[in-house]
Amino acid sequence: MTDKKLTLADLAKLAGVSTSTVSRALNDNPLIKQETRDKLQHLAKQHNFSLNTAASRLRSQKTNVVAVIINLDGDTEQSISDPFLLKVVGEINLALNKQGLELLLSNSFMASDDWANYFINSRRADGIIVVGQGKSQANIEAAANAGVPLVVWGDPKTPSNYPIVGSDNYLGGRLASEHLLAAGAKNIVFLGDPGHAEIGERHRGYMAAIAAANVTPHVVSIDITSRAAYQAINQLLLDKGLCFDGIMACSDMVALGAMKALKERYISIPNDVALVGFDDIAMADISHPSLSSIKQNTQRASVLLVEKLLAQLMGHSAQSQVVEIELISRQSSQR
Amino acid sequence: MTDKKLTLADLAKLAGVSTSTVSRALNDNPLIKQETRDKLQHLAKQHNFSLNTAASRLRSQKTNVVAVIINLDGDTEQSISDPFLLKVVGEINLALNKQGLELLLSNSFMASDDWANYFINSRRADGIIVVGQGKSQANIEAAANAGVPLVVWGDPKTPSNYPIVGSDNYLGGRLASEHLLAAGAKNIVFLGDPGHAEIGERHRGYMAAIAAANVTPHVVSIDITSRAAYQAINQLLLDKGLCFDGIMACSDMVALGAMKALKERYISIPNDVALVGFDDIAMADISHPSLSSIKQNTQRASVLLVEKLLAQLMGHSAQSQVVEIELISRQSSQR
DNA sequence: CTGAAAGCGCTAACAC
DNA sequence: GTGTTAGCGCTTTCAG
Repeated sequence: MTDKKLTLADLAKLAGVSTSTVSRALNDNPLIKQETRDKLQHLAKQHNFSLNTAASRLRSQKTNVVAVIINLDGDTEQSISDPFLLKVVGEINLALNKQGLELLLSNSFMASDDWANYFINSRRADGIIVVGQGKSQANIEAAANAGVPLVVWGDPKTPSNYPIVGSDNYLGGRLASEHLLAAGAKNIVFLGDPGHAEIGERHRGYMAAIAAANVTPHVVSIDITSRAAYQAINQLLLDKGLCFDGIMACSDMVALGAMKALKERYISIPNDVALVGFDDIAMADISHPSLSSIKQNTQRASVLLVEKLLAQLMGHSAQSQVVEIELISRQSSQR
Repeated sequence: MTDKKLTLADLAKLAGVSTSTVSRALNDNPLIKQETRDKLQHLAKQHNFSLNTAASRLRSQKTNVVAVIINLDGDTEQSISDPFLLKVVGEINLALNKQGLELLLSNSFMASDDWANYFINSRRADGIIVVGQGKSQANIEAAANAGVPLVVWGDPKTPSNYPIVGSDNYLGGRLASEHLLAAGAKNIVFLGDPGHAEIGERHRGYMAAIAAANVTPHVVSIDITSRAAYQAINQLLLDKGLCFDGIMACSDMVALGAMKALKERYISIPNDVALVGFDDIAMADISHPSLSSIKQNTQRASVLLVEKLLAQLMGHSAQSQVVEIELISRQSSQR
């Protein structure tokens, strides 16, 4: 900061052209001759000039910023450090940048409840990406009803008037359960919280597979954290002994917590109990035995989320969309 | 969005006062009578009014936005999904929000190299928090030299003209190594990349402990990922057999990768090989055996980072600062 | 304690 | 192709 801040007008004077020409040139407006554009862009670089985004946003009424809200339930221990959610945020960041958009990070605890007002009305951002449906869609719906450009990572099958991108959770739950059945499991525990939108679908898939195989379902409802899973499986073993031979966990973190409880009691994985998780986080591959999982295509989903948001920003409408999933079979379910 | 956007002037007209009064009232300026303030704030809420941040930023020349840059080396596989880095970002987010600041998320790949120009000159943000020193401090130094308010999460002992907040990595490395020695290990491998600032300090601590115990150091330099650790330990075992009885890993992810290689070969942890990691991520507690680790106080560090940035924004200077660490002893090192 | 008025730096009609 | 000009909506002196 040796020299005081240049303005567009200063630059125009330096170049001997008008401010509009400089403005257009720096925004790569094809109205301006290529040669002039190059010259002015070079000059800007040389003088370390950068458009004042505040002024440009005020004038043009758009920000090129997208608010990303990590939507956690108030009553869960699932934290903002959940590896899967953060992986999604990372991918969204990449997808946004590729479109020249910036990412304003928020979470559902800090921003006030009125997202439309806080983010859009105040011109903080042009649109919103919500990561996670949580148990209540009230905030999301309110914002969508207020006409805010909005997309959600969640369960695409939830009826909604805003686009939801996410995995086929029902299919994922079914595939995971069928995989366990194919491995010979007969008493499969579903470990997770069916009250949560995405997990509810996984649970439905589980129930379908269980019913088709004519065996008895066994749902253990827990908060979706490793710790809760560890405690729940411990308790189950204490209360009823080894009354199951398979676990379909609603996430990898939950599966890993369950695995720990099993390993501590020398219950063999996969021989005594086979396990499948969900998300395919990095740890699934690194755990021992490695954890089978349903892999969600977060990268593709992020690109779709940004595309659909962009569509809305241009006044078009966009639909919910399912992204493919894949069963990754590893040691925890192979016997 | 039923009604068209209100402006401050509209609101002033509605209330029968001037725009300056409304502006002051909404910004809680004590010049305005409490009663008037309350009335106007209530009116704003009622009409769903929100100040246009673009206009207010343009006028006041400050944004209340802080850019957080995740600073990764170009040549590492350590990804933006690294659980530790993301945990730090989450904590910073909280700390910023508590001060009424917003978080613009970036990473070193997307933003151009000239941070001063891109973030500050353009008025995208008032200051920068860099998460991770990486191997090169060139970008950071350039920004700091340009007079940008800037703080860094990294190794506080690195000489610098900007404040660095981070753990006492030297002490952490030493404590971890001494802990392994106390557990009876005599051939301790250091697993990590000493070329990286923070890890270099951990390595120095390791070397000090090793020298004091009069045993031989053994450094295995790898990219700081689980996968690289898994492969390196596998290779080492293939080449030289079980030539070590302890591993001091530069991070928990690295430690977990190493653990997998050991477990696959039925090498007992901690009896054959004792292990200590670094970071104390959630998985350390959930792995089996649970992983001993050096816990970094990320929450305290985040608060300090924000404080020091704020100090700079107010024209004061700020110093680097060390936050305390703690050895968490778990099964992987207890014998 | 409140009001009047001058801009912050840029963009986009509208001219030429 | 390029220039002139009128604001975008707010904050902040300065006056009272």
